[in-house]
Amino acid sequence: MELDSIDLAILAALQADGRMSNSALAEAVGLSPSACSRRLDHLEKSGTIRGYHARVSNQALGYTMTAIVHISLSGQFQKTLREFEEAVKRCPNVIVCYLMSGEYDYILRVAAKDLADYERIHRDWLSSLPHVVKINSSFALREVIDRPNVGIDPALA
Amino acid sequence: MELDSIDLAILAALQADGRMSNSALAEAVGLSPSACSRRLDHLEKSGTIRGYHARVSNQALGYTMTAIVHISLSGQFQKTLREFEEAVKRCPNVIVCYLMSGEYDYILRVAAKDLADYERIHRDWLSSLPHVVKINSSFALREVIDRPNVGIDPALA
DNA sequence: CGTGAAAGGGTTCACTC
DNA sequence: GAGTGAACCCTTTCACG
Repeated sequence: MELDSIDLAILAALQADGRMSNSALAEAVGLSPSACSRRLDHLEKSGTIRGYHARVSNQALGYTMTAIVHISLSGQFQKTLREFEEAVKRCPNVIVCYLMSGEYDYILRVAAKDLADYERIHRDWLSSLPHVVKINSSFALREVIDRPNVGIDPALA
Repeated sequence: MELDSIDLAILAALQADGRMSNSALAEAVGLSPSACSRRLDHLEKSGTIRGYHARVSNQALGYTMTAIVHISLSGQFQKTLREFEEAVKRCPNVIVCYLMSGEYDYILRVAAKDLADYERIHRDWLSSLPHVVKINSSFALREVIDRPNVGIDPALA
């Protein structure tokens, strides 16, 4: 979909405040509420906006640990990858999972409450995933940046 | 902050739909609108809810590439870390950055439009960050999981 | 925490340019 | 595509039980 500068301004505003009302949004981007509502409709239906989410403090939920897990499988056959991915999707502690190029096949971000919780997750989920031959866990000491999205260049919006 | 099962239900509902109205939320969790509004106020002011954000398709913005970058610095002195972090925060393409235990000091998730864009980011931002002695980039072939948050156990809510 | 009411906004039309 | 105006619906915020 083609995005003009008003669309980008709408996206930037809703990235910053996803609960902004349509009328406030309209004012922020310099449109009437009806025109703004029509634009927003397009952005949502075209999939440009994938959803709206409250960002909940992991800390408040008791998830104080973040692990980065590198995983290698025994081969890169379609069937192997598919079976692994179906299984990993069932683990609620896995927040992010990418299929990668390079030394490891997958990289995961895993949320755990504490070290004992991570040990459980490692045992019951990660090392029992199908086709896994190598797991390498490391732990985040501190979160330096965690943006909800790639930013929108203010020069374009 | 102590969270009871109604609080968790509110968080789960707003994770799923951050634009849900207060009255819809109240109905979803079985409260009156006024009581629900009071709870929500607490959750926001206590920092349990860190914000509301539209999730914008990186694809639609032209960011088709995701790189995972491992970085080592020349030492772990406070000053070294601080200077690195201040610099990395200025790069808009860095979506996530963790200070890590283990082989590398930092792990970054970087969004780029294409390989040429990544080359530019690598040259102008990453390799010119202060104190960097080792950079290892790998690229995501596919996004398997990308949840906005750690999920809330439905059994508790 | 729930109720109910008041006041103020928000959304969504049809219509016009 | 954009703006206007009006109808309708909803939200927020009280005081009170």
